[in-house]
Amino acid sequence: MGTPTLRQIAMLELIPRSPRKTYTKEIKDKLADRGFEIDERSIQRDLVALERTLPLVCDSRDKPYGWSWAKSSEGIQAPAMDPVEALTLSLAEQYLEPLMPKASFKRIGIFFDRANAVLKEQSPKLINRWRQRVRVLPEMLRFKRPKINSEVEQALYKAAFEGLQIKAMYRKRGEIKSDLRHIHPLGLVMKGNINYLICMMDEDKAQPRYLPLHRFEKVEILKSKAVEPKNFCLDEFTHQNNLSYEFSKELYTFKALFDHTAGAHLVETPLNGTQKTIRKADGKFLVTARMTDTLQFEQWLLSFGPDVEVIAPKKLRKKFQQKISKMYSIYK
Amino acid sequence: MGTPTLRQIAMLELIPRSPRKTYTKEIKDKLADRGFEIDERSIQRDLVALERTLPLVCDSRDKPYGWSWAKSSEGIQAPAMDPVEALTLSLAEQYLEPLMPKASFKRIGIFFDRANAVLKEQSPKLINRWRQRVRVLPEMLRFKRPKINSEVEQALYKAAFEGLQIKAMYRKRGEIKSDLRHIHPLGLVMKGNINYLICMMDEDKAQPRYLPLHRFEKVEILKSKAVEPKNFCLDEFTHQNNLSYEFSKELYTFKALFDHTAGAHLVETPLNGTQKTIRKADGKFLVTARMTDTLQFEQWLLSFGPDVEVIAPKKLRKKFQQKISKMYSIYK
DNA sequence: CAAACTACCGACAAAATTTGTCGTTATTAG
DNA sequence: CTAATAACGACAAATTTTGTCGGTAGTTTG
Repeated sequence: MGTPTLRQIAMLELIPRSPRKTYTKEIKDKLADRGFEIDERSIQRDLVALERTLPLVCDSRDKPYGWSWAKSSEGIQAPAMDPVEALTLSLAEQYLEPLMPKASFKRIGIFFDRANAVLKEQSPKLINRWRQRVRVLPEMLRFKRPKINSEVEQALYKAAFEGLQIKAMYRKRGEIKSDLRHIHPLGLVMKGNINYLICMMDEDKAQPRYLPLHRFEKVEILKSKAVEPKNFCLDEFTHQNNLSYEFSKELYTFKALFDHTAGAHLVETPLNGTQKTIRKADGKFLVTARMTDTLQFEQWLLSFGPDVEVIAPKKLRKKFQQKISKMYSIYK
Repeated sequence: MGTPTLRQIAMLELIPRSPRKTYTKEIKDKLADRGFEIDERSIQRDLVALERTLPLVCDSRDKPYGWSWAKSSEGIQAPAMDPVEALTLSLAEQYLEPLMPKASFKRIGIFFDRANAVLKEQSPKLINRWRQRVRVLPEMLRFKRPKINSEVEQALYKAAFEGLQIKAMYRKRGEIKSDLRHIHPLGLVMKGNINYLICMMDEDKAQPRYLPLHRFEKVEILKSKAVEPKNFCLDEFTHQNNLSYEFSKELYTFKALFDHTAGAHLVETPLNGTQKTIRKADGKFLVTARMTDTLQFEQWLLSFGPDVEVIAPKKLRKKFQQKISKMYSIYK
């Protein structure tokens, strides 16, 4: 006998948000684990007492009553969120909103709601100001996000997380109709706007493939565990399938002449730690760095157009010459 | 007299995390606001009682004792985080880590810690699996982040948030020594790895400027409010200063011929809602869309090299021709 | 259809805790 | 030194908590 407050707090921490629920028995056991020996009757009484004030709901349709926190209630949060934390979360929200899978983002909306509530309470004027005064600008073009049914999305996440087989309707690229497939999920890769399910199909022999989530139309999670090829390694897979854009893991020494503006930018945000920059008399910058061979890097260089001249490695310079002649002939 | 538990929970929600603190008087008042009329003595007793079990700390060096939650304590969190929520947060962490200002990211680390704790507890095996099986791949090259002192960073945020003037040591681009400046912060813009303080200096006349945070070396926040030009609008400013890369707000009709691979990708993640795609006999795609005139879009097109041919608008095609001739002559 | 079970709930009295009050003590400020 | 502030100890009365037990309602089982 002893500490009602602590026990009740512990109890509240055990109750999930609706629609999940918990039961007195379960609570009793878990409380016992945490050192609170109490009989069920008291738990019942506590629940009823707290329900009067807190947004708890009791599902009394079936007999072991099911207890949960109301759907979108804020619950209890201690310590108090301090304004800087709240601000940071509100900033994080701006970063995440365009990036994250929509279904996921909604799941954690309550955190951002709470942060915004704190801001509003603590400094209702400032929050408005902040919204007007802070922008997270896209670093690159923002494409439209492929449409995806969020139930399907959630189901695929769940299957990938728990490593369960699925049956799914999947639509091949370019096709309109979807086929029923039996799939063993292995992992997820999220790249820009597109998320891929890495998986094996029945017909595959030890060679996994990656399927964009938005081509799934229906998913049913099965009971049986997904079968994985032995020694499966996700990083290796993404590398082999060019999901990570790496041509090879090998490093080469890159050397190029950058125009004044582009070069000055590179001085402040170097490619990596190995970068060295020399300022030439004509204002141009000679940049040297050890780089991995990736498609992205090539594209990035290409996007500078005439503001950069690749010097080394020879192979890359040659590739550029070829590409540019081709372009030249197109527009000629 | 009545409900010790609810009152104590409310009290715990009022206590901030160290190093901020609160005092019995303050607690009494705030509790009274929430309908708990209680005398200070009881609050003292409650605090001491709870301190024995919860990670509360009491700073008893000065006389109104200051109470707070221990620095990195998890505090109380109800409802229980469900595994999907936890998973989502852990995913959000992966998205945010490379994007967010480091100082900010640390501030909310506790949220991710909690999520990871939940995952570990609920499914210690699965969490490992998840870590091995999910990757957020960078959509673009990742540059090194400019170094910045996190105290300076925090101070600048704070000043921008609260709209207070600052005195700061600022280093001009390319220079080694920094000068003392008197600055009126107006806002923040975060673009990729670089964050800018939008501000006015004393010598400026109604024309704000943007300064990268990493060039600040020391910041002192002053008491006086920042003076803002009237009708200041951040979006307008970023637009005018090419921070948002927009050449103009006007739309044009864009038309180009994309190579098979690039085109197929565009079908699934369209540029925007206006995009129309026609598949040509040779496998190429003719893509049409209404676009705003941005540098980013041009660079993006350029990065395809010979895999795209710009057709309209004429102006853009001409620009491409020019750029490409220039490139051609460089590598010739 | 009755018996066995389960889970909720009301009642009760003993035990324990909470609460307001008041006086004492320690420290700080004027 | 005096006044003021805040913490703290003590105490009795008020209130709450707790385990137990028996009743009831609904469900399952033989």
